[in-house]
Amino acid sequence: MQRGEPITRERVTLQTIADKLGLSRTTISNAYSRPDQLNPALRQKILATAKEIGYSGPHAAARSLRRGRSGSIGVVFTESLVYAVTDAAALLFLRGIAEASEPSGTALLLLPAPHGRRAGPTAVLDAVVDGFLVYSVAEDDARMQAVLDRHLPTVMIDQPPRPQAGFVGIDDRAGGRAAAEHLLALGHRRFAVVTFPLVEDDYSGPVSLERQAAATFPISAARLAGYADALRAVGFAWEDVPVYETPLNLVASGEIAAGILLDRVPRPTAILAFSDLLAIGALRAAETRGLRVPQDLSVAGFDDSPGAATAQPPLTTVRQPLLDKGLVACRMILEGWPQGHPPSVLLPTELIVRASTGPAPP
Amino acid sequence: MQRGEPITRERVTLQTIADKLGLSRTTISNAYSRPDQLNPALRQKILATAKEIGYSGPHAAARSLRRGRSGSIGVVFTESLVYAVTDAAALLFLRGIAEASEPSGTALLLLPAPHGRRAGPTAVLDAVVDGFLVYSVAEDDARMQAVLDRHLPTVMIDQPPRPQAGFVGIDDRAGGRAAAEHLLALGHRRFAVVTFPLVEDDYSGPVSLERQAAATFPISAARLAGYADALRAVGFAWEDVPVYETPLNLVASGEIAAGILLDRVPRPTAILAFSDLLAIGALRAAETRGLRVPQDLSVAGFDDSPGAATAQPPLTTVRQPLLDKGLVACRMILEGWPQGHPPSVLLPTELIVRASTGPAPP
DNA sequence: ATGGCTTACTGTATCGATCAAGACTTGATC
DNA sequence: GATCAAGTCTTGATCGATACAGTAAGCCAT
Repeated sequence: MQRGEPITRERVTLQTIADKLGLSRTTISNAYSRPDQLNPALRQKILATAKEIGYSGPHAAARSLRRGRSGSIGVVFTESLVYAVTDAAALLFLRGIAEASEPSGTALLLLPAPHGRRAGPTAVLDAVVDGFLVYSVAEDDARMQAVLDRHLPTVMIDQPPRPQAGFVGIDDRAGGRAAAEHLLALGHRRFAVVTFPLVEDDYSGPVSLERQAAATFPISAARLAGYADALRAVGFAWEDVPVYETPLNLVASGEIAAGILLDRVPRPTAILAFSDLLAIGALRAAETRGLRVPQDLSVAGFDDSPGAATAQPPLTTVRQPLLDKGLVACRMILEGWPQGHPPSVLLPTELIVRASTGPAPP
Repeated sequence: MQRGEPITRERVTLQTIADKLGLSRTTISNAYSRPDQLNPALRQKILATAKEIGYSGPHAAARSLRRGRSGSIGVVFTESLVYAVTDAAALLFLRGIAEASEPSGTALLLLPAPHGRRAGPTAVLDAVVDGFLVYSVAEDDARMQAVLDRHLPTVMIDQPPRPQAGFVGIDDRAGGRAAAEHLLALGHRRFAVVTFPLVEDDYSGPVSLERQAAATFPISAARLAGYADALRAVGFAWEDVPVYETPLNLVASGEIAAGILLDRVPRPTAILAFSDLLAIGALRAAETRGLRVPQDLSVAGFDDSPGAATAQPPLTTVRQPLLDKGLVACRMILEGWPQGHPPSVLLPTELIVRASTGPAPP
């Protein structure tokens, strides 16, 4: 990309106007940035001359350098930007950010992830921003390190808190517990769990207790712990519950995983899924096997993403406040943390009971 | 918002590292920006020292100033940013932009419109970007002038071309004409129109011919002209067609506007709406009044946005390639126009006939 | 007339890097 | 042994503005 300037025109700066009018650079600058500092008549004359010469106004980068602030916030998403502006959950989060940032006149810099997840950090390093919002980015993503290196105010959303950064998340453990308690109350005794990754090693398959204990994705660890809490509270053996891990959060992955779990003997009567997409996959697996939901099988999801209510049958799930996450995180960064310690907020979840769960079969 | 730096730490720049290691500023700079320009061993040493001291890496604004580019593109939307990340059409456009920009590692700066539409241009003036994409912003919006004043490469989408800016749009007039011709061919004679704003003044209500002529939103003017073309071509009096303007592109607005139009005597048999959302609102208004669509009333939308096909009944509409608009516009600005004249692209529209239109009632 | 206050403008230092050109080594080539 | 090229680092200029302190003039009150 090139400048649109005509080639014939000399570069025009504050100094150009100043020279032409026999004034100082500072006065021209004031005409733009501090109108109360000069005679209104002179100001008009300056602006008129500037327009005539074709001055573009104070250079944004120079201004930002000198002022030490830019009036914008960088946003880093898990996946590619294209995915982020497609995914309903990410968009709700983005909308929350916009609701908080717009009234303050702050712009949002959406950072690209050019080569899939392991994106080059260049764009993050070059981002002219006053802070970062980081949404569920893997710990070893190069962009993560780049963000931390910048030493700017940063808020992590749905990812492990860092001492130097703010944090906004949900109480995944409580959410998991709520889902499991609901199914227990319906009389279920034989559970199965479909998770997304516990450790970032692209493993796929049954999860041992050792692997559960070694989980590095905190969201996953918390949800599992929540399920376990509920079961143990009524004296059930969590260690007997089959857990199946899928590497991707896709309907197809959920279908495969749930299929394997449903083919076990004795068959589980309730499936706890880590997301609505995985849960919808489980519904498909059940349909394939001629199982009726919820008569033969209950399925509970997580997120209450837009597809949950319209699934067949509508999905019982744990709602998380996606919009609020963006809103709270953005406010947090706008307000800063003058007190010292970066703040940390856990937002509540809510169990939404729909038609995909019912009494355990006799 | 404040810097997250500990107060005790002195400001760290390239010079700090240079002094500590007895090297020159430039060498440290090269360690970051041109690794091939120095000994790899020295580079490692530099980076290690930088990390130890707590250097944040080259300052983005300073870098951008000196280099004369920022690696990001500013995006200005018609409405507020909050609206833009909510509206399906705007999002599709945004996705097109992302698809074009992401592979190049370019970031997107979404600019706010803080105080409603009459946004202060501050954010535009301070935007550290290499160019602007302007999506259907009113001619007299302060942000428009600000963008033009910046003299950066700019592409206008769905708004009047400017000699100095690129242009991407659709043939709104032809699209409007196609919708109206379709209804005429079905035998309709009594039309009504639901528009979104013609002039940026937050007016809501019936639209006079004078106001139509004074429309500053070119899209609106073109679509109205297209409807008028079709009607006049068969000898109909366009001036007798009631036109109702709503300030917001929302289902609820469409419902109100269509309700008022449907309560007229004689009742219109066909409603032409400026968007699918407004059209869906019209469907609701019809339902409320016990009117069957399409037997008693035909409704045609515009956009073919995601909800159109699943509306009840599925909506006849004018499809416009929203994603392509973003894609083409963004590519245009990334490639620039070295040849001189900024390019101009008109994308085609297509009438999609579904179940919301049918033969005029007898 | 003196001091104090306001208004209007100027001058210098500074924000933090990158660029272009130059200088000094070292090794290879004729 | 001189020349050249490549590799490595330095110097000085520059990107374009804003902050802060300072000066000069005008006005009012004492």
